[in-house]
Amino acid sequence: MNIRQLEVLRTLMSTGSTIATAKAMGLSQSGVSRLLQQLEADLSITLFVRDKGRLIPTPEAAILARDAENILLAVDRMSGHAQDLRSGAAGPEIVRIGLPSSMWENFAPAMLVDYVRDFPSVRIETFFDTTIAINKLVEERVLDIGFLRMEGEIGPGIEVEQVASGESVCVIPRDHRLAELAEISAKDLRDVPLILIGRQRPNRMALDQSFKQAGVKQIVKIETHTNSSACSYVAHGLGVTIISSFYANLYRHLPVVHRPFIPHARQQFGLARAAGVPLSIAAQSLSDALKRQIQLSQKDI
Amino acid sequence: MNIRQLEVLRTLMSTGSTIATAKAMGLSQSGVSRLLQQLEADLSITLFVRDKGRLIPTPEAAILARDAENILLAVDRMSGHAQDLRSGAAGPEIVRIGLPSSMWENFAPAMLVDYVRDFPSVRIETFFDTTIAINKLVEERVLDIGFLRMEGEIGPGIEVEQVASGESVCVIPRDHRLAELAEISAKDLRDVPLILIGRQRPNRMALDQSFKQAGVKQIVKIETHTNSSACSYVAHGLGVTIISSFYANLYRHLPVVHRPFIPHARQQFGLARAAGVPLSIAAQSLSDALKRQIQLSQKDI
DNA sequence: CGCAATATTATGCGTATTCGTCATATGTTT
DNA sequence: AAACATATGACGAATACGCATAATATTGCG
Repeated sequence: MNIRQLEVLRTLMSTGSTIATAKAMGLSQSGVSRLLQQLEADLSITLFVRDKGRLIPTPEAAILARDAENILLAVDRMSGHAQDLRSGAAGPEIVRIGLPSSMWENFAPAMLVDYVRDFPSVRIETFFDTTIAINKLVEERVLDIGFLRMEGEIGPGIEVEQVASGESVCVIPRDHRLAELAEISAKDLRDVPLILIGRQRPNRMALDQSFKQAGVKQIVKIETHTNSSACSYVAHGLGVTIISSFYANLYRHLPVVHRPFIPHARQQFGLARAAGVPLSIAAQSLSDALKRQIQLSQKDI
Repeated sequence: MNIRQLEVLRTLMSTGSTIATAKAMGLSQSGVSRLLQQLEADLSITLFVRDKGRLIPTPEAAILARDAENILLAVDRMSGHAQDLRSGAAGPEIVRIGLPSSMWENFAPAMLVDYVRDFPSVRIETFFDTTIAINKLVEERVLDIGFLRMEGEIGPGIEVEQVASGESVCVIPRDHRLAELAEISAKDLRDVPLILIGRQRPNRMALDQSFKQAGVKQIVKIETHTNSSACSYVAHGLGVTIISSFYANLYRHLPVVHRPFIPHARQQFGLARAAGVPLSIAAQSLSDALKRQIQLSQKDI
């Protein structure tokens, strides 16, 4: 599959004939015919019915033309960005830190209260995002430091220091029948509405696998991308979720309980920064402040 | 530009070397080297600095790798759809909605409680992100609907229905001296620590301009990207922030007050969806549930 | 109505370009 | 010195595409 083929699909859906498409794209008619054939072969899908010397789009073509349009839009966007970068578009020291969304409410401010006093001339920029995004932002040197979950490949451009750990727990509304159990496994969750995060990521795949092995079909009501929203949904009775105790501890004030999820799984959390880049004093101190606040947040009640 | 080049860029950003990339992609190292060169030539941008026999990504590479990732995701989606069409597979209907991060705690769950009951077979996927990201995700048809702030260019691929509005307010700790004022202007904020969001976006630039015209230097202590974190910083005494009353109303439970910020400015918020695409019944109902919850959230106490 | 003109798609054939590998040169790090 | 890294010359295979043409369908005109 290539971009030219997608352009043909898009234009053909619009013009209705290979000749008009060829003219619009500055190709020959036979070139268009071939590109269409190649795309159909690549996808193993008939996109146009050949009827009386005419091309009639199939329903499949309509669906996939949307996807093709999405790809071409993304390509245009990238070209536009490259153009911007070619044509080219400083201040107080800014220290940038990435944290999971779950940490904005109390964790981040508590971390910053003393820090701001100690570093009055430093401007802080906070990003609340997913582990994947933070990983990337650190790697790309957008962030000086980032707190993230250590899983899968970290990449050579990042150094991570482990600063916390957790275990998988099932977060349950306080008044739910499952709250009476000492621990939860997949079979306890048969027919229970689930709120799950991290689709297609290693830990989620392991979780999906444990359900499969227990022969339990997941009833996923909500897919979301932050631990915080998952906990909030649980607190509102929308279902139960399975996340790391590290995050669950940040939400102790909600009317939920958490129970170890079987099979046991542990998670490691680390502080990431770009490899080979020494932190400034301000950034290092923010890093230290983060570590202190983490210890506070994970203390037993 | 072709898809293989983009895969190289993506993998190279991840692995850091042409050899590892070649291995991961099943190519030769020289093939990778060439594809990278071709991409650089096609874009007329240096993506990697060649330093001591190593490839060091430029800031430009970081930006464009994101674009490349979007393209490749769209390609994967198309391939997945083709696969589904070939095998005739279908799954539960998934409705995807994008909301600002500020809405995860109480707004989103409240919105979903009744909805989940009414649509038991629908799976919901929630994304909490910035207006910019939501705009993009709707445009790319990743999201069915997205709640966003209407500002600047919306784009030809999106239809937006206005569903809420707000005015600029200054959010102040309840025990702060500024809380006694009926309204706040830039000159009231001389030497006051500021927590600001939305750097380089139109509304932020207007705010920066009002400070400049008042001859007041901004003492920005914290830059952040979500209204929620800004309000939380304010509640912890880290400074004051200027945001839309729409968001401030979501944080009434914090020990803060808000006062109109002079010069008056209003913001519009809308519900976005891809142009020309009719919503499914499930998506339309979720859209209606969102509107209802918005009205509830903006009621006067 | 019949026929010529026009429109449409697909395919044979040939040429130019692109893609990718092998082999190798050069430089850096362990 | 060995291992690791990137770039490039040379070459062959594969791909992209145009010209010319065949086959079929539709339209316009006498």
